[in-house]
Amino acid sequence: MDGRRIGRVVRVLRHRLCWRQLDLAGRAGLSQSLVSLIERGHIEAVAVGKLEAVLRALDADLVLLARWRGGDLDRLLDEAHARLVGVAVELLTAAGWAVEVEVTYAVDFEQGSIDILAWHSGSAALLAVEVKSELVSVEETLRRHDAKARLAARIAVERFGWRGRTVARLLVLPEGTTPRRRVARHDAVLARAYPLRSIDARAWLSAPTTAQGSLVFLPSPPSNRARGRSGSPTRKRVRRAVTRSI
DNA sequence: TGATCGCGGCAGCGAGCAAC
DNA sequence: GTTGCTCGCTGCCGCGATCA
Repeated sequence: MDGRRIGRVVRVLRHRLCWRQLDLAGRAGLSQSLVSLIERGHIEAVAVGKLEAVLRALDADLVLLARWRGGDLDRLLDEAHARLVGVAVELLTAAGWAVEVEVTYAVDFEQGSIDILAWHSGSAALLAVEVKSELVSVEETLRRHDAKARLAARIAVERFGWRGRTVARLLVLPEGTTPRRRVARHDAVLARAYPLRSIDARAWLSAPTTAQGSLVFLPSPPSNRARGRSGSPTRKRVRRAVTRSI
């Protein structure tokens, strides 16, 4: 994102409308200082949401594009996802499931891939597993997971000969404060799709008699690159020294 | 009219911790 | 292992003052 270019765009569009910075600030719900900051290209100090508000007020759109060493960024993003998939596969196989990873499909007008398609022969149960290294949009996740679960039975028969009596859903998220907070924030919606959590979910995996929706948090092992590196950006909490009065 | 600066309030985050 | 809370840190942003 080129801050100077965005600043110039904001200024040109504002001038086109014959507005002062104060006018634009009022319409975007921000302060004049912030508009000035943006127009001078110092967008590193401005929240993306505020930038969007300014551009919306000018009837323009903000498009973000992240780049890093060409294709390496995709590899990096996949890495976190792949690690989580690995942990989920271990959990499922330990619970007696046969698994297939990254099952691609093109059925009717729908195409995509199921992160993990699992089969429990003892219960004739199918499981469509969605692995999210980051829960960005709850609605989008639910919509896509639902679509995959709908197609899972058909794909399982055609590709692997698994004839499931039931098709369940499992959402896998990384262990951590942020994912847990995000889930808590959208619990009303998520609880409908994934009523089983933590211990209950793990118990269900061992005996999947009914088609249930489950959600589990799994620890994602650190990558080889990040492991043991000094000067990692991880924040360390510094405890304030406790002074005791006698 | 716009740019710049300092100050302070607030929210969000990661991490630690205790209870269960 | 899970959950809920607190703590400390950081960044965002409004506000007022000042200057060109």
